[in-house]
Parts: sequence; C-alpha cells; structure tokens
Amino acid sequence: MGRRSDHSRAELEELIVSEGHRHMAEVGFARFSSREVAKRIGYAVGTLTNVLGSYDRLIAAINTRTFELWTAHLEATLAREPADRIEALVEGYFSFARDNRSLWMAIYDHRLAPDEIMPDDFMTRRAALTEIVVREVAAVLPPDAKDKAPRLARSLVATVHGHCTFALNGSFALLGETDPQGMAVARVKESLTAAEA
Amino acid sequence: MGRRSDHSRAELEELIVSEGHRHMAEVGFARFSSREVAKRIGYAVGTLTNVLGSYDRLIAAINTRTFELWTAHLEATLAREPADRIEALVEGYFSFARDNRSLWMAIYDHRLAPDEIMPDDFMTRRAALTEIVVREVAAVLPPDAKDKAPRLARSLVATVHGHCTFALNGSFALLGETDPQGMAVARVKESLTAAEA
DNA sequence: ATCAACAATTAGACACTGTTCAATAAAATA
DNA sequence: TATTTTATTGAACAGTGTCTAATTGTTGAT
Repeated sequence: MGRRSDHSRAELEELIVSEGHRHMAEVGFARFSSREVAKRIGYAVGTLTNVLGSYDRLIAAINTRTFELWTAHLEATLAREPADRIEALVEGYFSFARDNRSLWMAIYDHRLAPDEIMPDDFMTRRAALTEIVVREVAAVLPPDAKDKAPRLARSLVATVHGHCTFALNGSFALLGETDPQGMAVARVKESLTAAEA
Repeated sequence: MGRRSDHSRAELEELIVSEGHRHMAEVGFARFSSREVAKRIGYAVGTLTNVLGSYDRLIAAINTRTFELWTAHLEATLAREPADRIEALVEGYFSFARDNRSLWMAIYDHRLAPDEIMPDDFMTRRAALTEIVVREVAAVLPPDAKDKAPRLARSLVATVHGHCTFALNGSFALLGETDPQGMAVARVKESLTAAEA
C-alpha cells in the first residue's frame, strides 16, 4: 500500500464524487453504498472516509453537484428564449426532477446531523438556483414592487417544489390529478398577478 | 420459544407499531432500527419481520399512524372554531410538522420499492387528511365553483407542503425568510381569491 | 546516497443493519 | 392422551459506514 499517486488528492475527490453521482443516479438514496463506489473506482473502503471525511459529506457533495446540473438545466431552458419565462422555469424545475428522479430525490432525502454544518462552498453553489428565480421574478414585477422579489421568489419556489414532490412521489396520481405541472404554473401565476397592481 | 400468548397477533402488531412509532419520534428515519424496537418490547429480531412482513411495511404502518394523528390535530384545530378556518388549516399543518419533526419527516423520507404497493387500508387512512382540506376549500368557494374544490384543494396542500418542507429543512432560514407559515397563508389566500368571481 | 519525515492507501476488525429459516415449545384440536 | 398448528426464537447471512494499525511510495534534508 502507500502512495499510488496516479491521482492528486483533489483529483481523487473528483473521481469519488463523480462515480458516486453516477451510482446515486442508478440506485437512489436508499440503496446508495459508499462501499460500492469504492469498489467501482478500485479503491479501498476506508479511502472514501479519509478523502471526504464522512458518508454525510460524500452525499452532500453529490447533491451539490446535482444542484449545479439543475441550475444549468434551468439556464439552458431560459436560453431558448421561451415566450413565457416563468412558465419555462416551472417546466425546467419539473423536467429536471422527472428526468433525474433518483438524483433529485436524494437532495431532499438527505439531511446532515444537527451538529454538522454544510460547508460554505456547498451553500454558495446551491444558492445559484434560487438566484435565477429571484432574477426572473424581479423581471416580471412592476418597478415599484421589485424589492419584494426575493421573498416572493422563495415562496414561489416552495410552491413549485410542493407540487413537484407530490407529482414524483405519487400523491397526485393517487388522487387522480393528471397535470401537477399545470397546477403549479396556475398557482404561480395567481401569486404574480396578485403582486402587481 | 413457542407460543407465549400474552398477545394475540393483532395485539402484537399494535405493540410493535406503537413502540416503533415512539422510537421513530425519538431518533428519526435515518437512525430508526427495527432491531431496537424488538429489543424494547422484549421480542426477538425475526418476530418483527414475521408479523409485519418487512421493514418497509413496518415503516408504512408507523407513518400511517402519524397521518392519523395529524388528521386528528387538524380536526381539533378546526373544532376550536377559529375566525379563519383556512388560515387555521395552514397553522395546523405547520404546527404538527414542527412539533413532530421526526415523525412528519419520516412520512416523506420513506418510499416503498416500485414493485410493492401500499395496502388499501393504509391508503384510506391517509386520505382522510386531504378530505378535510377538500371539505374546507369547498366551503369557502362560491356555489358555482364548488366542483373545482377537489383539484384546487390538492394543489393548495402541495403549496403548503412545499413551504412547510423548506421551513423544516432549513432552506428558508438559510435565505433569511423568517415567516414561512405566513408566506404559505398568503399564497393560499391568493389562489382562493382567484378562484371565486 | 542515505535517512527520516510525510502522505496516501490498505485490510481487517468493529458494531451495526434487515432478512431468513430450521428448531422448538406451547396451545388447540382430535 | 396424541397430534397438529401456531407463535417465537436465535443463529447465520450478507450487507452497511467507520475506525485504526500497518505499510509503502515520495519528498526533502543531510
């Protein structure tokens, strides 16, 4: 054993997180195994704990990566210059979750222990998603109401999130709702209408 | 070994689920252990699997019980004849989640394997919560719009759920939002206002 | 060139997890 | 009383993440 050195520490961390991300996409949070990830990249079990610090941090790193993909997906959707940017945002929210079920759900399946704190680096990278929404909400509000954009945007994200959650976990299907995304758009529109005057 | 018989099968199941419920409240989904539950009630490991069928079914039973407590909590809130029943419903949604963090989160932390199906019994008991909301939403809609109550009610539950999720998992606090519940009420009111006329 | 210090990696032990299943003992039935 | 049923066990099994002593390649100083 000892230094193998085909990887720097940073490269190894990248290798672990990217393979972990792949594994998460395949099996989901409940069946995720850091031992399996180790096996796949040809490293020993303990190495992952050494490099990432703990299982929780590995999951946090994987989920942060998912956030970045999601943010990129939203930006790409908007870059297509859709007629209705707000509706496009909801569509992007839903379609990412739908096409990346396991990854998306893992974000909300995981919570770090109450004593542990999320690294600042991770927080910043995750915040980018909400910032897009704040920006777009501000754009549709009248000039004198723009200061309300941040609070309203967060609230609208929560609204869409609730609809997306129930869409994916089957709650809506169970109750006969066939268009959760349309419902989410309707709620968001109502709130935006109420905000301008 | 052999029949001990201080419990019928149904009584034993009740014992397991109620102790499991207590354990879930204490340690939460991530640290829940059916072995620990077995130890606490003085039964052997395998007995739980025998009686409940599987770990997943045990969790499903525990969560169904939580749904029932939650429903009772909402009814109790309404029984106090609040001035605003819709606002009271949101308050009841939030306060139950707040006061029973681990139990409430466990509901959404758990998903059964795609091949398994939730027993009808469980579904019926869980549906009671949504039915309350449908009833109350119908009550505030004008007569000619009452047929829209079921769909709208589910959508509003999703809205409130999203806000409650972000409130409890810290997303709101992180972004400086101090009144998630007020935000949820505001969104619900806007949608109800839009629905009548 | 040698040697010590350092950093990277490992294997295995550890304490857990839920599930399975042959063995067993007590109650119910004949 | 003898036989069948039923309830319950507990050890074995295949997993999990974490920890730690041992080991080895690399680096820097002498």
